[in-house]
Amino acid sequence: MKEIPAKYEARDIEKKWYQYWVDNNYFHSEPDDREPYVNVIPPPNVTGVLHMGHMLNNTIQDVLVRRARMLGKNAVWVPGTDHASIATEAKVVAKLKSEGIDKNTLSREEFLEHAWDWTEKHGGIILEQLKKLGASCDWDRTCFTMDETRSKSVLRVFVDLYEKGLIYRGVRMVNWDTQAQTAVSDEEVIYTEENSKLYYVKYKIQDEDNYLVIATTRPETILGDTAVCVNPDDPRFKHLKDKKVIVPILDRVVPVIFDSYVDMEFGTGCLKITPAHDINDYEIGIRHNLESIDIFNDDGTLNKSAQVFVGEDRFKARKLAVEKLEELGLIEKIEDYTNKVGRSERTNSVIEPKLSMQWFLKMEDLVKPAIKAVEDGEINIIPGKFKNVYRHWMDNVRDWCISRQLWWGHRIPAYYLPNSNEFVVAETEEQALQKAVEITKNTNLKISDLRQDNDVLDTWFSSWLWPISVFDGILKPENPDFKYYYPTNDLVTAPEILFFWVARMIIAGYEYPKQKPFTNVYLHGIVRDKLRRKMSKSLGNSPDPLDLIDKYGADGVRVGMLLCSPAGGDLLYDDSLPEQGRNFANKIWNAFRLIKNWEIDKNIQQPEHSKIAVEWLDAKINETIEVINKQFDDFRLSEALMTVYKLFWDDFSAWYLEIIKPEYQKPIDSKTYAQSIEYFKKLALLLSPFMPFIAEELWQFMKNDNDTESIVLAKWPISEKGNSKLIDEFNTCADVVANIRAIRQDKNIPQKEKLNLQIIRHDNYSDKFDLVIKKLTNLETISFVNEKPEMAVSFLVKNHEYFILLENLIDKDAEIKKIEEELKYAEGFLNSVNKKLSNEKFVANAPEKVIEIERKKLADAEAKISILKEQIQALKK
RNA sequence: GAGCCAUUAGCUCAGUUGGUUUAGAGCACUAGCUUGACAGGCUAGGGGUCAUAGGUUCAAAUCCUAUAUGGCUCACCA
Repeated sequence: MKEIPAKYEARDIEKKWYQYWVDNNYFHSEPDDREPYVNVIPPPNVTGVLHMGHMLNNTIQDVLVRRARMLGKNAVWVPGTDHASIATEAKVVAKLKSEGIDKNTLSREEFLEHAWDWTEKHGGIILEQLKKLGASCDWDRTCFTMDETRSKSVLRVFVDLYEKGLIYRGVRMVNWDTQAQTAVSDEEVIYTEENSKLYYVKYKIQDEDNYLVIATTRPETILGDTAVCVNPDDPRFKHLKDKKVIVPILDRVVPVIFDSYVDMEFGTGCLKITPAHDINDYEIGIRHNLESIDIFNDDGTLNKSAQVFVGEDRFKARKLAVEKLEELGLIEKIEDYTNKVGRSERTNSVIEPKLSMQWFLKMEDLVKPAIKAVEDGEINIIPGKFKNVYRHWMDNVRDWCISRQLWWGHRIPAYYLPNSNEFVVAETEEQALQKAVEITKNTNLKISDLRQDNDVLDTWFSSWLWPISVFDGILKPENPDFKYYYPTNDLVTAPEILFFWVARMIIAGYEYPKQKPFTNVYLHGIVRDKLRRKMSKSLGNSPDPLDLIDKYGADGVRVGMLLCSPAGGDLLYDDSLPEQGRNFANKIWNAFRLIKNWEIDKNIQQPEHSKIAVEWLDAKINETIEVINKQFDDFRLSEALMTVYKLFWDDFSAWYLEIIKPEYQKPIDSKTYAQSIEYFKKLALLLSPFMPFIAEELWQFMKNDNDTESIVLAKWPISEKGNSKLIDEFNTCADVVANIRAIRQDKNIPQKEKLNLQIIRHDNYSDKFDLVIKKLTNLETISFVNEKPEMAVSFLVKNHEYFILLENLIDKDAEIKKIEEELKYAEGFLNSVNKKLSNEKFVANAPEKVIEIERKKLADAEAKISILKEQIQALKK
C-alpha cells in the first residue's frame, strides 16, 4: 500500500467523491415501497451567489437528508432557485445600463429576453456551489419558479383564488419603492430609526392675523396638503371650528378638521393632512371627505400637481421647500428628531406611501387552518418560541399585496376588454378570449383585442407553492410523485422568512392539497460576525464560502458551521470554527493512518488489555448511538456533532487506540485489528452525515465484501444493549490513569521510567481494568496491600487508596498540604449533606429515593474523610 | 407603544416535568512535553456566590413576582 500523507488534504478527495456520488446517481430518488423522507430546498435567488447563510442552511439540510438515507428511508432533497423579481430585474436593468441600454427603450419582450439570458448565465451558479459543500440533492429534480410547470401552477392558483373571490383589485395605499418603481408588501419594508428633523411650520389662519403651527418631518409634502387636523377635545383649538388655513408656498385654502386621531401631546397638537402620501392621513381623508393630491411621480420626483419644484427629487424638494419657507418666514423652529423610516428590503430606498391600483389576496379565511395546524402541533416549529411569533402575525394578518410593477416574473393573467376597465381572468390567452366573448357577446373579438395586465406577481406568490409545485401537485394532484412525496418532512430555513415564506406555504398547503406542506420547521440562526453584525456584502465582513472550503475542506466548514449553531440562536462566525473542523478531519485521518500502518500477526494472542478495551468501546459506542439518535430527534444537531466528536477524539483516539496500540514496531494481533476496523467503520458511519467526504474516503479503504460500495448507501448503525457497569468501571480506570499521569508530571518522572502502584481496596473494587492501567501508565507492578506504604504519593478514587512508591521524591509537607485540601473539600461537602439530613422536614417530605441518595453521599463522604485523616496521620509520623 | 424570548466559565452554548456528590461541554487560556498516527498534536491544570432583589419549597440555575440589560416580532405619533 502506498504511503498515506500525514496531513489530510481535503481538496482532491472531496472532488473525487462528489463526482463518484453523482456519477452513480446515489442522490436520485423514485417512489417505491420505502418510507419517504422529503426536504425541499429554500430556493436561493437566481441572482445570488453562495453566502454564509446558505452554507449553514444547506449543511443542516444535508446532514438531515444523509442520515435519513442511512436510516433506510427513501430520501429526496429537491433543489432549485427562485426568480427574485425585484432583485433580478434590478440587476438586469443595471447590466443593460452599463451597456448603454435604457430599459424604457425596450419592449417587454426584448427586456425579458435579456433577463432570460442573464438567468441562464448566472442562475446555475449557486447550485454548482452547493455541490462543493457536498449537498446530496437530487439534481434530476432541479426546479425553477419560472420554469413551465411552476409557472403554470402559479397561474392556475391565481385564477382559482380569483374565482373563489379571494383576489381583488383595488386602489390602496401601498409601500412604493421609488427605485424599483414597484409596490412591495408590508413584509418587505424594514423600519429603522434614523436621524431626521422635525420642522415647525406656520400656517396662516384665513381672515385672521394668527398662525397655526404644525410639526412635520416631511415639509415637501406640504404641497399635497388638503387639511389641517386637531383633536376635538383640545381646548387650545376650539376656536378654529369652521375656520380655514392657508397652505404655505401654494397659498391653497384648506379646512381645519377635527379628528381624535391627533395626539394632543405630540408636537404642536396640529397635524397637516396629506391624504395621498401618508397612510393615516389617507384614512382621515376618507373620513372627512378630503381631496387627495398626489404630488409624486413613480420615481419619487415631483409632478405637476405639486406646482413648484416640479421634476425635483423628493429629498431635493424637501431642501427647497425648507429654504422657501424660511424665506417666507414661516419656519418657527427646526428640531433634531429620531423617527422610524421604512426602507425597501431590496433596494434600501426610502419607501413612499403611495395610492395605487394593486392586486390583493384576502387573507382572513385562508389563515385559519394554518393557525390551527401549528396550534395543534400538526406542524412543529423548532425552536418553539417562534410559535408565538407565527401566531401573532397570523392573528393580525392583512391582505397581501401580490402585484409588482415589474416585467420579470409571472404576468398577472387578467385581460382587459377593449376600451374598458373590465377584465377577465384566465390561465391562457385562449381561455381569456373565450370568457371575453361570453361577456361581451362579441364573437369577433380577437386575442389581440385584449390587453393583459402589465404587472407581475410577487415572487413569494410562486414560492409559497414550492413544496407542492416541485412535485407538480397543483396541475396534477394525482400524479405518483406528488402522492408519494407530499407532505414533505423537514423545512430548514431562517426565522427572517417565517412570514414571507413559511406561513404562506402552510396556507397554500391547506388551501390546495388540503394537507400540511411539511411536519417540522427548523429555524436556524443568522450567521453573524464576532461583533454580532449580520454578514453582508456592504460591510465586507463575510468570508467567501468557496475560499473557506478551499482552505479548510467542505467537511471542515460543515463542522464549523454546525458546531455553534443551536436552533434559533445566532451563529457568531469566526475562522476558528472551520479550523476546528479541519483539525478534526486531520485527527480522524491520523487515527486511520495509525491503524492502517500496523503489521498484523495472526499468530499472536489478543492481549488481555486489548480484549477489555474492545469490550468497553463496544459498550461506549452503543451508548453513544442512543444519545445521538435522541439528539437528532430533537434537532439538536450541534450537540449530536459534539457527541460524535468526543466519541471519536476522546474515547476512540485518546483512550482506545492508546490501549490497544502495540509497542513500537511490534505487530498487532489479528483479532484486535479486525475489531478495531469494525469500530472505525461504525464511527465513519456516525460521522458521515456531518463529514461525508472523509467518511467516504475511509469507507473505501475499509469496506469488505459485505459492505455497500459507498458509505452513502450504508445503514446507520443500530445500537445494541449498552453495558453501563463496564463504562462506569472504565471511568474509574480513567480517573486512576489521570492521577498517575499527574504525579509523573508533578514529580518530573519520564514516561519511560516504570512505577509501582499499591492499592488499599475497599468495598466493590473491580480489577477488570488493572491491566489497562498498567499499560497506560507504564507500571512495573500493581499490588494490593493493607498498610499504607511510607514514601509514597497517594490519591483516592472511589474510596480506594492508591499509592505510587517513590523513594526520594517525597515532599512530606507538600503531600500533607495536598491531602488537607482534599479533606477540606470533603468536609464541606459532608457538611452540606448533613444539613439536609438533619433537617426534619427534608427527611419527612423528600421522596425515599432522594433521601437514600443523600445517605449514600453521607456514608461515602465520611469514609473518604476518615481515609484522608489516616493518611495525614501516617505522613506526620 | 404592545407582545415574546433570553441573561450560566474569557467566548459560544448545554443543563430534558425542582432532588446523580458545593453546575457541564467545545473553543480560548496556563504549565509541561522533539512521546514513531497526529504541534492541525499529547498530558495535566486554572476558571462560574447560574443578571439583581424578593418569594414559594424539606430542596431552586430550574417555579413565581419585580428590577436591570440584551434580543426578536408586530404596530407606529406627525
